[in-house]
Amino acid sequence: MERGRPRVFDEEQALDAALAVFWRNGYQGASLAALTQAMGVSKPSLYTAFGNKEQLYLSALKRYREQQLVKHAEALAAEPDLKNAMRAFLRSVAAMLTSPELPGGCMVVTSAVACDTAALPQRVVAAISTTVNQSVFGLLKDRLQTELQHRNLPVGTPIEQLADFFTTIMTGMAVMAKVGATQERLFDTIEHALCVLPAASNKQ
Amino acid sequence: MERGRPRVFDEEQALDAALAVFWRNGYQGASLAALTQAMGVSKPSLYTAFGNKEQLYLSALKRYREQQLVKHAEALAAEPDLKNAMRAFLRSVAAMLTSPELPGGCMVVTSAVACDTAALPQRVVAAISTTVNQSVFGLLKDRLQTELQHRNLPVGTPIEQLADFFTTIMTGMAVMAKVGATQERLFDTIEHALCVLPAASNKQ
DNA sequence: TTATATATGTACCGATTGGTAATTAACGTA
DNA sequence: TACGTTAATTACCAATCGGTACATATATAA
Repeated sequence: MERGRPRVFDEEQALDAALAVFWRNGYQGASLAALTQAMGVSKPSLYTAFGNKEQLYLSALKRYREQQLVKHAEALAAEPDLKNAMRAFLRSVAAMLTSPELPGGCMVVTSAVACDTAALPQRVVAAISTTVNQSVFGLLKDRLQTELQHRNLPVGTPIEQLADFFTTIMTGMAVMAKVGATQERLFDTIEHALCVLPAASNKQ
Repeated sequence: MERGRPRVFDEEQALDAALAVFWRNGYQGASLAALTQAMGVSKPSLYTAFGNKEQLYLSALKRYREQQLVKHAEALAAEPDLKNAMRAFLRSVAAMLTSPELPGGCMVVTSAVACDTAALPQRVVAAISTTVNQSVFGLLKDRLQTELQHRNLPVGTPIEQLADFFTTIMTGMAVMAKVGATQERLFDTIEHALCVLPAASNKQ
């Protein structure tokens, strides 16, 4: 069994609370006072359990990937038709961005844009960059590549440019949600964005 | 003539320096230490000349509109064809977002996304919101409305949705630029975005 | 010269930032 | 019971945050 005095708080629950604060306020905007209050944990307990603010952020970002971004990836993979898959992915993102039960916007975009990246710890910058490249751009690029190989896209289709375009749509929606856009408006934007793709066999 | 001891610094020059700091770091991320250092002005001089941090930001935002956003509006207005006008507008924005001589990204988007808006002064939030709605969304909507009235767009074209779409593209490009996207990649994204419009009479 | 008005430099304010030292409390094990 | 281990509490740290009091310097107006 474990040796010393047992924890009085649930570690995952506290991490979820920290995630919410980082999600809403970004890395710099999340103060230790706000974090400890939301987590219901004193500062020394936070440091023994999670290291420091930087490591806590990285843990929260990992949880954000596992809890949120994975859902969008699954929505993309579940649809066999490319256009429907893109629609499902973007709608999954839009629903997260505007859910009243969530902090609003995208944690990664918020942290990435918040300030001069020189003011953030290098590992935080690297983790954010990796998340964007793998969980959004890379994800879409891989799907487009597969479709191209299956001859579902015209030969010579600029895969990376398309992935860039949809990544831009996603990050733009994150900003729009942060300034108050509704899910309906994001859904309309998605339909316009899907125009760049060849028509789908089955629709909606 | 003016009565007391004259200023030893140029007010507009100092404001430009402050603008650069706010542009790069957002409202909260710009500390008074960084501002005074960049402006070459002591703290008391800053307060006598510009009020406080909040008023300095509002002055810098006004200058940002006059110096930067107006250029994009002019690029839009200069092109008679809608698609070319949209291309010119978005390229003007993309050039600003990626210019090595500028702080990078969009000052408004950076400030809007930086943190919980509840942590910003109300007037700052209002000024940011107004700028987005007037200098981007409203600007595009008005142009689209004019084109519709001139029968250059099909009757029933959803003007507001299109304006929303292009506003999302713009804010998305601001994020992509902030995380390192090049002007060329933004230009490619723009061409894809323009696909939602009817074909132009003259191209490029 | 004197008075008035504005700007500057220094030095400081209370509050908040991220982060800890030291003490006490609660557990399993010997 | 006594020991070793770990967690919680309190109180504190230097550094930085936005903002200012105060004395001094420099101009115009009387």
